Amino acid sequence: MDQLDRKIIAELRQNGRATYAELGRLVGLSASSVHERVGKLEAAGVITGYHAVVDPRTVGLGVTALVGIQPTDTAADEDVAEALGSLEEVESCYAVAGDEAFVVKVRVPTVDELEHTLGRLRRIDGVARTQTTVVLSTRFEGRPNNTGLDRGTEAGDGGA
Amino acid sequence: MDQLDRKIIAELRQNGRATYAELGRLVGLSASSVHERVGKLEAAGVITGYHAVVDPRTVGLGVTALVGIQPTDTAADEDVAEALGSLEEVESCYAVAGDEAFVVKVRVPTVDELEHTLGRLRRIDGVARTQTTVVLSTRFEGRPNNTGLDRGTEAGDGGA
DNA sequence: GGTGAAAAAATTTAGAG
DNA sequence: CTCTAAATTTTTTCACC
Repeated sequence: MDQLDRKIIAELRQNGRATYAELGRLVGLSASSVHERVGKLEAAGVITGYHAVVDPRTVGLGVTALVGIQPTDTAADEDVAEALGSLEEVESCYAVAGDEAFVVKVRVPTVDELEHTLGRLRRIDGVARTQTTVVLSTRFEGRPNNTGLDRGTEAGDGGA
Repeated sequence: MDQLDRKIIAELRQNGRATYAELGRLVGLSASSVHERVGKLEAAGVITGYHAVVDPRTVGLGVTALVGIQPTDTAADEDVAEALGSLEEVESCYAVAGDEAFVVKVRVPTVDELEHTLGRLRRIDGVARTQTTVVLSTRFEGRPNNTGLDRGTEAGDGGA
């Protein structure tokens, strides 16, 4: 993974549909070289996928909540995690430090549906308690934060 | 937004680099029709972007934390939200119900850097307290959860 | 690693039902 | 809104450095 890879990745994070030709112009390589590099990055698990991002509201998912999952003393985290993953309304799942074992993000159409989902979460074997924080608004989400991905080429001074 | 749009969206959420030709085959339209539909979905703000997803660890972002932001009594939420957005390590920001005004997800290279970031968060004007939950592992994240996007086509009979 | 060329495929625009 | 057709661009392979 060199600077060129990093630049390619940075661009693909912003524009997942950038063409190899565009990327090549950006980094100064031929389209075929970029093609090969991207293939290797995918194979190496650096790039794990490409996704269109949809405004959840436009698609009938107006209600978001963050739910802390407190397991029973005897529960196996792996089993709980797997059960959480089996619920489609659970969009993300993090194992965390603190008195909750997991924090999950759920996305549902209505508060009614949220209630049902919380019921399902509580019925998971090994789940003792849930603690729910309702999201009132998503200010921003999944922003491509800088990681050194797009630094380095212009280390000396601010870009542009 | 009809069934065809929903099917196109569902596919693009899974594979953001699907070609219009592929999508056309999937839904039974020509590539140019799909092209036009997707353009309209983008213009309407339904599809907000396309992004490559990168394994954060491979890119020097090994530490994730969820941070609750408790504002001072007099703070204007908008100002706080804007300040949160100005920090690049803040990847997502949710306004929430409960005694915290916001929950943010931060991603940084090291725990050292997390300490610095928390300092920056606390120094934001209008921020009274932060409460940090360190993420031990991300089980899954940003999963395309089902929304009715890919339902419906097969309600009465097979879509194919 | 990289290139450039060539064939296949896809994108994109335009015109028309 | 959909299509087909045509021009452009990209993808993908391959021989070669």
